[in-house]
Amino acid sequence: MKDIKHFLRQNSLRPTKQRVIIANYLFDGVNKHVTAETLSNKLLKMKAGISLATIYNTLHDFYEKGLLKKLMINSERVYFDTNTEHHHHFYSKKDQKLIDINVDMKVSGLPKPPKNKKINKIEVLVHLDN
Amino acid sequence: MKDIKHFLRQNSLRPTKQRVIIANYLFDGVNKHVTAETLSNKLLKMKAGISLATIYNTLHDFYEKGLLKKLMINSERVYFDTNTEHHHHFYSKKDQKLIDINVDMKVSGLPKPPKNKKINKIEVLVHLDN
DNA sequence: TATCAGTTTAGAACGATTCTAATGTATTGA
DNA sequence: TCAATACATTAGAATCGTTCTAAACTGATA
Repeated sequence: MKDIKHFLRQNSLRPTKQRVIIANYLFDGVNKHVTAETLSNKLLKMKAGISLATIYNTLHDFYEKGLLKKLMINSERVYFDTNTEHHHHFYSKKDQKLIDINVDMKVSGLPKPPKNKKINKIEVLVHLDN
Repeated sequence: MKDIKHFLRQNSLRPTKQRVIIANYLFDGVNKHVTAETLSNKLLKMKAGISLATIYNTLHDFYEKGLLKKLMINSERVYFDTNTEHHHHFYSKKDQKLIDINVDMKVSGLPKPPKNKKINKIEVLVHLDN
């Protein structure tokens, strides 16, 4: 709690009740992939009465401060990842679940980027069958 | 025209006026990335009065028949790719533009997939800076 | 502790997409 | 060829994730 408030302040975020609850959940040491919906469900179970608007605001605020990564997994909703290190994912469409790939992978055979463009990062998504 | 009608029939799609126009544009030999919106704009310029509903229906029908690939690029809209071969992409967020990577790339260092899961396909997205 | 900038909220608005149900059209088979 | 019918198209309504609005609230500051 104390440290979460610190943590929020360090990131220029006012440690409001709602942000503290959400940050405590998201940054508990276990990496997570959440959407506004899954986070809302989790918070409902915790009986934290936090409005959807605040959930969206907070995810966005945390993202702006670099505390969350935005993932482009599907076109139906936005996924946020508490693991902000560069890493890759397994994705099971069937389970609608993402799994971190934390080992180093190398991509070889990459062509030159188009004129005047620079490669920012390489993202590998490994689709699972079942 | 004749061949497009054939092509549609071969894929169990009734060659209606609208489908012929859209297929002629999409499958003209040049690979394309389209969204319902970009396709609609293109059709407007061609003065083809095709309703948005039909554009969505047609993209979906073509996708169902395997004539288009769905891309998961961002969460704001759905991208369809006329290149249905397995390939990768450069993506410029700034330009909202995708560029095919048609050379063979290899990903090494991939960990084993989770228990009981099989790798379906590996997708590499190379983000460009500018 | 009063002030005030920043935050939360319910509900409205928005934008991409899907649905509905009425109208239109390609196919079929007599 | 033409009628019947199964499939397509369409405008507009509905849906759903997300963002916006503007009023009420609260943490920080002096």
